[in-house]
Amino acid sequence: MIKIVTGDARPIFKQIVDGIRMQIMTGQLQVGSKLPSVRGLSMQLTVNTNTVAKAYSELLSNGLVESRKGLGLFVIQPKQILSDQERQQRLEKAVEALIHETIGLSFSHDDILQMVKLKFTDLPDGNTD
Amino acid sequence: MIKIVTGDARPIFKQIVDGIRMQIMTGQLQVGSKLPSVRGLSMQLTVNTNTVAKAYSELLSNGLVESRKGLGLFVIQPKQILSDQERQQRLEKAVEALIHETIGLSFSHDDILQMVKLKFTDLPDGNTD
Amino acid sequence: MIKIVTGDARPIFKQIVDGIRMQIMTGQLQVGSKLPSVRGLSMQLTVNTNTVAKAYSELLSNGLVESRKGLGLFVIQPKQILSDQERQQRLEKAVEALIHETIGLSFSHDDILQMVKLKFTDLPDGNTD
Amino acid sequence: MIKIVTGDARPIFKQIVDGIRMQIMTGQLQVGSKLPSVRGLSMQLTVNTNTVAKAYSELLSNGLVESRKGLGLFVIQPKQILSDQERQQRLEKAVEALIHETIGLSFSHDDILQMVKLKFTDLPDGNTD
DNA sequence: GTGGTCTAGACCACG
DNA sequence: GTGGTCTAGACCACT
Repeated sequence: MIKIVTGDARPIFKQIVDGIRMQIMTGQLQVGSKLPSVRGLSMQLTVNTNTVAKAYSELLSNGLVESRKGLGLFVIQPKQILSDQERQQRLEKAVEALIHETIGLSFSHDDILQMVKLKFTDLPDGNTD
Repeated sequence: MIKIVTGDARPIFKQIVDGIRMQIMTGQLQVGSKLPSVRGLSMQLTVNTNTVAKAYSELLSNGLVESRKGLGLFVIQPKQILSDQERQQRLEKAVEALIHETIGLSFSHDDILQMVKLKFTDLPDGNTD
Repeated sequence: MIKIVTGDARPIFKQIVDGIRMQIMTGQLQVGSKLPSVRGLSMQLTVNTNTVAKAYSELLSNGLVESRKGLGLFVIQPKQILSDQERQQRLEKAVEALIHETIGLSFSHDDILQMVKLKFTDLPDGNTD
Repeated sequence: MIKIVTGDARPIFKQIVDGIRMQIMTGQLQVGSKLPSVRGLSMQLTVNTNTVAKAYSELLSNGLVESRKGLGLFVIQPKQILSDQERQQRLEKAVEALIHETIGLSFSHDDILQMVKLKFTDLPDGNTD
């Protein structure tokens, strides 16, 4: 179940994208299963239909789902779209963003590392190939 | 030396804030030293003066610098302006943002942790009181 | 209703901040309610939109409102953003400012205290947690 | 002895004005005594001579000192320059400023009142006529 | 010279 | 429609 948080830094459509991606990672949405309809999900989350549509188009262009005309969107076997170099760069950017956000908070490196470990423990490991 | 990157996700004024904050943390700007003037820095970065002024006002409200009227902004002994609760919340948000950005890149938790460690090793430890 | 006074010592954006803060404290703006739009308020006060935007960004960083993208700013349950030490320091500064302004007016301490009591009686008490 | 505080909200010339006014109120500077020279005081406080000159001109126009040509500035018997109405208005303004500064700090009225009492106890009472 | 405030007008992402 | 950012250019108080 996706939760929309009003105080979140991410825009709503991004929260939806991340939420569905998470459901795919954790197996709650398996390959071949159908996403809720745009209208259905927008009502469930009480957000604008345009917002859900935008999220879905993002999932499409990310290659996580495919559109079957007249039937809806379906989760597909994820293609590795990004190059290793691109993935590496994104990881670096993300960690640098973490630095930017935390540098003024006067936490020790260890404080931050512990928090990273803590928050990641509940998540499935990405590299299970 | 601060570099403004137009392709950066951060707005320009935030890049300036982060750049100066970094210079303060790394000791390039010591307590008591004067920041470059608004007009001077804006010319150097070829950015509008208002943009620099906005960055400076952020540093001011963060308690990293103080304004001496008619003279400029000066680095001060950093004050603990935020409550512990607020600091903790911001740390959590920042780490959650890292998760959102890295999920789907199929990195293992260990990959990510190693990158965090790597990027942080060059920085001075925040909690050196 | 906020009134902008051109002869006021406070800059316009501060008058807006104080005005809205007052409306929040007195319950005229309840938690969950929406602030007037930047453009709307700027027209009503015949002030530039940037000025209102600056006031709103201050309220945002004070933790009194949150931004819901595309919808506007909404009053939230106030957070304790500042450390106790910082709050205490600001209180002291504010009282010292009162002293500086009233010294030389040859009021007795009691005159001043009575005025403080009088002006505060109409306001809700801050510490009602 | 006047102390210039760089982090003070008041501009330096105002700190000097207030400092001298305080010395007059507490009797450290008696009627008939001479103020330090502009150059002397500016060196002692390590501030610009223009700044001291500005402070002195303020004291002159406030009727607290008079200029004896070629000799310097001397403290005089204070004339009541302000009308009662004007004094009352200034007191109100000052208290309202206190409200504006403290309203977001979530102190109880009593906290604030206690701080006012505390800070005033060290000062001589204005209304000793 | 310094920062601080304000206006006017523009563009962007989000819903 | 919403807020957020940026530019250009102006005026002010302070040193």
